[in-house]
Amino acid sequence: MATQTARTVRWHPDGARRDVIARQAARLFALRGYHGASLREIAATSGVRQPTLYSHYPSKDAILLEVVNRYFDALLPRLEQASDAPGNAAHRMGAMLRAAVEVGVEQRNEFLTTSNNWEIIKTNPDLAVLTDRRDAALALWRSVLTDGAHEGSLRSVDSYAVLWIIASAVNGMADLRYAATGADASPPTETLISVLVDGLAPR
Amino acid sequence: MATQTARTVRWHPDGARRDVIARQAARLFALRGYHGASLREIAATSGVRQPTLYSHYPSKDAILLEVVNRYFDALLPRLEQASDAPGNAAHRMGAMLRAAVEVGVEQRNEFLTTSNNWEIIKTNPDLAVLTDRRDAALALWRSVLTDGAHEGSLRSVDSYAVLWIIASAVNGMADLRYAATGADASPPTETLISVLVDGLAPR
DNA sequence: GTCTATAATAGGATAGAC
DNA sequence: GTCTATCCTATTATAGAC
Repeated sequence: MATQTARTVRWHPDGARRDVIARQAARLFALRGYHGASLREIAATSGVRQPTLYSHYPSKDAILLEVVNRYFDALLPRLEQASDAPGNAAHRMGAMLRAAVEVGVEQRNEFLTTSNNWEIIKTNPDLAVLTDRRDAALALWRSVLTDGAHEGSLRSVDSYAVLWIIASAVNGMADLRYAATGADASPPTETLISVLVDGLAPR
Repeated sequence: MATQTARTVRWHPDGARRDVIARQAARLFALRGYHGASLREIAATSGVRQPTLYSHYPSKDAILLEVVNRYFDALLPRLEQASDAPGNAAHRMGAMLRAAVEVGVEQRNEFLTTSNNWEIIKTNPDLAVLTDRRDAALALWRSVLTDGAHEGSLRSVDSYAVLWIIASAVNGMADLRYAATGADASPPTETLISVLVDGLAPR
């Protein structure tokens, strides 16, 4: 009757299994690093045997590509929207900080996979597209920082220096390694934004 | 004539080979992560064959222990000294920030090995001593932050929140992943200290 | 202390039945 | 799409000669 087996349709409508694999891979890549996370463990936590992964992705690299693409899929529209917010550049920078941290927290595993395995990503030719997506995000940041320096709402320091500080701060908010043991694991996002906006104001 | 072979004494006075191994291991652990750095590569860049590592360390874990201990050996005295600096708590916090970043940059590989592999360290009972050493550093930070809140030289926000921001900022200064490609790889330490001291001043 | 040889295991990937 | 079985390689670690 149906042209595809009922079993396949009932269990995995529109690639749900593929999605589960990507989410478990993100969790394990973030927790143990790309090399520390085995396909066997990714498969086990996804409810399949290890060779079944190859019915959904052609290689371990391809799973990493999917995870990192999911992060940029979430980040780039939010960052673009924030960079178009009303107000001066200092205010827009605050909006971008909030957006970047929110995405980093919402997609924590995908973000930490991206950040913590960047050395692998940037040296793998199959993943070169990801460097382009990161560069798109960096261009938005650079734009708001130079705007702020010109209009006087932000300190006139080397924008590479400020970018370094911002990138590491955003990373820090998403990474629970900096959370106190046993304490609240929600990052001090508003404190950070306030500290950076105040600290980067003209002196 | 001699009670030990001349060959041994001439080639490795006071454990030079052991030191080279620890330094190369730190470099590779920082670059590729603990799981991504193989003993073969550590041995090759140290000028020996892989089984020779076992004449200097009993296991891969033990090499990690040595690397992370070297970081805390460098950090803790410098951090204690800075926390005793003259001036108010805001000033002492600035001195501690400078000390922590300087040590993180001077011992970059040892520091990144520590930070990036903390999940491994904290779940390995053989490495539990390292958690104690980290806690010693945290106590110094907490002390200066509560002093600052009491005397009014620092914002009265949750010290865990400020600690989170400080820890990730120090980490960021040492990690070249945040440096712009091709640009100056020396971190904007003084800008960061200024941004954090200004940004954490009472509002 | 260093080497060669090798054990023992774990990892990514493929073949082929269902 | 999923499974079992298996290949091939890389990895940590040990044995024993020098």
